[in-house]
Amino acid sequence: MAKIDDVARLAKVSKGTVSNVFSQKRPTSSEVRERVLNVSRQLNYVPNHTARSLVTKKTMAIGLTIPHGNFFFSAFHTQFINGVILEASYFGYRVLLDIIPTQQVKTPFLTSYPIDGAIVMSPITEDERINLMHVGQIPFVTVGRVMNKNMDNMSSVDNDNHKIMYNICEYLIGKGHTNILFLNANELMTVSIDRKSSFIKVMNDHGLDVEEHMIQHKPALHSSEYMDYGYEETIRILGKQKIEVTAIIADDDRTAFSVLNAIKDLNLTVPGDISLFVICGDLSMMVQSNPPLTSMDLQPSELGTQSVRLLMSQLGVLQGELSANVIVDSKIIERNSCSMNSHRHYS
Amino acid sequence: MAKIDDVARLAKVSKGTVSNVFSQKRPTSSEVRERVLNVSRQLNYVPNHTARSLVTKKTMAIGLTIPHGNFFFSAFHTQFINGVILEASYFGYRVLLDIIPTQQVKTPFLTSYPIDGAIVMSPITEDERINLMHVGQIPFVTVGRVMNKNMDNMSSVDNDNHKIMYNICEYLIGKGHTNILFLNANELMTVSIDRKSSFIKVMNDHGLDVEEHMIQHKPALHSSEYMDYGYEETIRILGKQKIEVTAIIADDDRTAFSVLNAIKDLNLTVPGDISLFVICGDLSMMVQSNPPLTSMDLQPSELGTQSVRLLMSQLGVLQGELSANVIVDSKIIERNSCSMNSHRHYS
DNA sequence: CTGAAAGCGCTTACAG
DNA sequence: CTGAAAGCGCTTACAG
Repeated sequence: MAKIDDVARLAKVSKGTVSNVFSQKRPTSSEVRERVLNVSRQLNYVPNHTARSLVTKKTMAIGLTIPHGNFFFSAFHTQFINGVILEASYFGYRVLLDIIPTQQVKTPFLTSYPIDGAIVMSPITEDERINLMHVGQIPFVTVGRVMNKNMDNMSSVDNDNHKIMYNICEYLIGKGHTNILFLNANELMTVSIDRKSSFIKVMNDHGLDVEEHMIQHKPALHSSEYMDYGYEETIRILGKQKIEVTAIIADDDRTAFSVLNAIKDLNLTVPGDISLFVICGDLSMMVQSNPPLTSMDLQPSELGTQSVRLLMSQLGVLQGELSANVIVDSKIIERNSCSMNSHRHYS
Repeated sequence: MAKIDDVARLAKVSKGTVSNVFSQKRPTSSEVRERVLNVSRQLNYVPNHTARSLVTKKTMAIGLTIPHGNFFFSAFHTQFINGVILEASYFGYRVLLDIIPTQQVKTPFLTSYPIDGAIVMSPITEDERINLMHVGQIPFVTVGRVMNKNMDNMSSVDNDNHKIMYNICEYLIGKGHTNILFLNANELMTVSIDRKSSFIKVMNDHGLDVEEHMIQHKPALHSSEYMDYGYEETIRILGKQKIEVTAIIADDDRTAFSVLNAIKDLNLTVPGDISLFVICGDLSMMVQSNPPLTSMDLQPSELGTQSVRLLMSQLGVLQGELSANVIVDSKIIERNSCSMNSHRHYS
């Protein structure tokens, strides 16, 4: 590959001038620019990314970390990533999938991270990724609330989890449901902690008790391991005391689908016998389901976009005031999986 | 951040020695190693990735390019990426999501690609990404067949598309289906070209004609644009001449789901009236569907793994003979969406 | 607007 | 096993 010296020599200018033509950091006369560009085309020259990075101290890449075990993307992750890529590329940044599985690696990554900043998805309690970013002095934003000790003032993007649970419960209670089974995310995730407490609070505000077994947590972060979780929990809890549960809130679409199958196998119907509400699901899957599932749209793509913008403002790339904690709106999309509670003895 | 000079000075060794302790390219006495490591810990030192890259000429990253427009990942992409990440990290490589949307970008990427090699997914006819890799002299492997001019001898990973169509058609014909509607991928994709010709050939081999309207192509690469394609095509073709089509082959899970809805809206059932076969679908979605869908498992995760291994052997990281064209096995997974053709007038 | 020179933080022959 | 020096390919003050 041709290098800057080759171009400089052939175009009869200095390296600095060639540099300026490409970086456009200083003006160049159109005459010189043309000459340099012609020679560059001729030699197939393009500035070496690494060499530039070394002096500018910018890699023009951001890391996207999804917790290991969770790297089997859900539709939520997928759409989030779409938002990130689109917005990052708008600013000229690339996206490094910074997912280091715990699996045994042959060569450990014993260098600095080649990124300018990071997006930390789905934080858990005492998330070690946050500590890594701190020691590496890498600017980052989190998607979701962080609970690490001694670490305040972090930028984050999130939905309003309390509002989410408030709206869902109001919606379901408004339809006469009082015994609601909540199939929550894994209990290590901060989001599950927030949603659990909000769920209990809203129910209590309506004078309703929440028995312990009415909140279940996804056993693992791994999708292959929780595939049947929704099914088994539904069979277990509804099978024991069928009539008590009249509504189920599922944390994601896969869980919802397996709940749906369990309900069918129990010879019950949705929404006739059981109302099913999905917190975060793939739009197309929700629509194609039978029945179409009522869900809370978390706007994952918008979460991705906003997290990049927040990071860019931390990196000084994006000007202007940006709140350190961006809340992305969420809203209920009614389809056909929730109906009035028909079990009279509850009303 | 501390640099190598700081460590060298404090540990009273040369920079070269510090370098060796971290790179392990030359042996160091345990005494010196300990001293260097202690100082490094104390100073929070880690070798600068960019500086190392500049001299080693390795970025330790591979690019993963998914055609723009297609960057709204399907389950196939997702599982493929999982395979790539897992295998790449095993070799100490990171994965750069090298998806440059055509959307207007503020800052163009006017430098070399900071990657050692690339994986080019879902090639289309005259794929410009292939040309880019060539001029940038970046080793790459493709996932799927490439049809660019003057470019033979490329490494690729693929399923055996002819065998896939052969097996699917045999399976369906064996169940008495002769009028099969094939909802193929976008016609620009090389895979759709291969599957189309194989489909026609196998049908002809059985003495069956394939009318032109029995092969349809996904109109766009964008998922948001083809969401309803399966539905509309099904309504259009089956609605006109209901009885003629008794089986449908859908290219992916989303298309299959929307076909399912269309069939339902036509007051027909699967597999009673219409048999539905999915070529490439998300396992969990296929299982959760109602009815569970019979599909061809393409092993996307294995495709990812193999493409990384092939790339690694090109980079000289992986020793041994590796065929330049790896074929990943595919197999039919019977579930419950295909049955014997019950329309007697065809048998 | 352009050039000459120093420097970014490492690794790598070369020598011992 | 260790050190001194050159060099990877750029950018950036500094000077003009």
